[in-house]
Amino acid sequence: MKATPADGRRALPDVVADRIRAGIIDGEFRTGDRLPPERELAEWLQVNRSSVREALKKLQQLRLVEIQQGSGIRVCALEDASFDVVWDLVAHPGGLGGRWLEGLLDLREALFPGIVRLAMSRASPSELRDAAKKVQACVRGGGTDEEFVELLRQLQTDLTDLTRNPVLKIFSNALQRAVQETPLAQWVGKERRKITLLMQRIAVAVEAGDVDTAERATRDIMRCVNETILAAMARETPSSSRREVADTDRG
Amino acid sequence: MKATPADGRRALPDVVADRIRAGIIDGEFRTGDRLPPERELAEWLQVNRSSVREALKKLQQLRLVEIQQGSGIRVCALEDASFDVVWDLVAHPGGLGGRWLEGLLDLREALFPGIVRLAMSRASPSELRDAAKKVQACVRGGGTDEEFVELLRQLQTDLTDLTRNPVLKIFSNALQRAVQETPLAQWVGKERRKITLLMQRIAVAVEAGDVDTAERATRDIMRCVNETILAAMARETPSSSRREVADTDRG
DNA sequence: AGACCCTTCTGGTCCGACGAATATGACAAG
DNA sequence: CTTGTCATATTCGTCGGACCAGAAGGGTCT
Repeated sequence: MKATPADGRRALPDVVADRIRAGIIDGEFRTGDRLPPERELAEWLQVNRSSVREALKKLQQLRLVEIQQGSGIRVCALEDASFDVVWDLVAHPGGLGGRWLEGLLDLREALFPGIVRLAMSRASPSELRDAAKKVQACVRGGGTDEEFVELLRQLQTDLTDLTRNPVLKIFSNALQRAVQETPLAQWVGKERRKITLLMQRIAVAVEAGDVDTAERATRDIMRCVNETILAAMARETPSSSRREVADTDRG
Repeated sequence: MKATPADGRRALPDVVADRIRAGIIDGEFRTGDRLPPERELAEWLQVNRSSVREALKKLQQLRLVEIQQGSGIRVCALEDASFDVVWDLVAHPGGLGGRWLEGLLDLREALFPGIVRLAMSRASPSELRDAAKKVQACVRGGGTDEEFVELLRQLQTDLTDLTRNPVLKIFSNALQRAVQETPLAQWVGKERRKITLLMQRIAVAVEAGDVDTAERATRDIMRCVNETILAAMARETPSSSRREVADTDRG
């Protein structure tokens, strides 16, 4: 169980944190369990206590463990974790396969119609005109699928900006970072025509200030995109059990 | 600039992290700036390098800084930070007053109608009946304002659970934790009658499977709650708002 | 001017030590 | 037997120092 920088040249504490996190996610350590003391973990993983400490601090910030001086380290309930764990879960799904990505898509689907509504209620008429123009450009643009997805992303950013809400901005950016790590373009390309039609509906509704129609069209787009992605995922991982992600400890 | 455990007995690295984070939020360090080296910070703050290191790691995980061996520590753009910074920003607003809490309320308002829609599309008829029953109980319950808010919170949790989505669950829990740190009950109590009426609409719609009505009623509730909270905030912190609010002086 | 190397700066990791908070068990009083 | 108190062990928190590894800057050679 030696953890060396040879594990892809990643920082030692990150390797350790991943190892322990995997133990938590996969159920090796269960909610409420006490983790071994820092010194034991250090010896077990063959790294210095400092590195273990840093790793544990990371997990603590993710609210995956609770550290108390004199008492030890306890595993927390996953549902009470920081939202940041989701990024890790999507990247290294532990036993749940694509369930985490699926959940993330749900969140986008639930959120963006509301963001569009908010944006339209706050933007000035000229801003709405500009936004509608961008949507039209996005519809007409005949680039590659990657360029199309990039236009979609930019549109999402612009609409979020129109809400003038820094919190939504941060959240939207975080979501985009996570989703961008998936081969989205290749999946979305298939439904490009359908999406284009819906976007035209959005453009018209936005320019007319028709909030309800714009919201509904946004929802329809999210549904369409998500169904496409989920179908592609189901096609690519028929067994949905991917285990080879875990350890790479070579002796 | 001595940072001692006497600062409320909080862990030293947390004190240090807060200090540096404040420096970033308040603009003492600007995006792209290089922070002083760990050793300098340690001497400046009169703590060991380990503590500074831990603090910097925390800020790194929040994506407020970028650390590179040999190169140093650079301040990142706030809009690209982890969503977790929002909790800190709401707790210690840096120059923006209640803007961050306001943004958080927006996020809830944009998200929950979508969650209700998702829940209704996935829950079984019997689950929907149960949910409707709970809403009715919430409406009839004649407890204190605190109990009323607690019922609202529980309802929110139940609806989120109906989506069968662990990601939404985690996010919803995180949101609740953040909002619970505000004196919500005292604020919401004033509009309890209005909220109760809207909830009755939700109960009927949920039981009838009328997704659109339920979604709209949820949105209305969120608006009502948020407006109440914002009005209360404006009343309590008159200096943070440049707009003149013609309201009666404190009831 | 450009390529190369060496020095210096900076974060990364290791080690050993002691302080502080907590848990544990023994023990005495009721 | 139960309860409260206290000494002890366990465990995290902080410290100081040392050395390794990556990056930047400057100087030298071609």
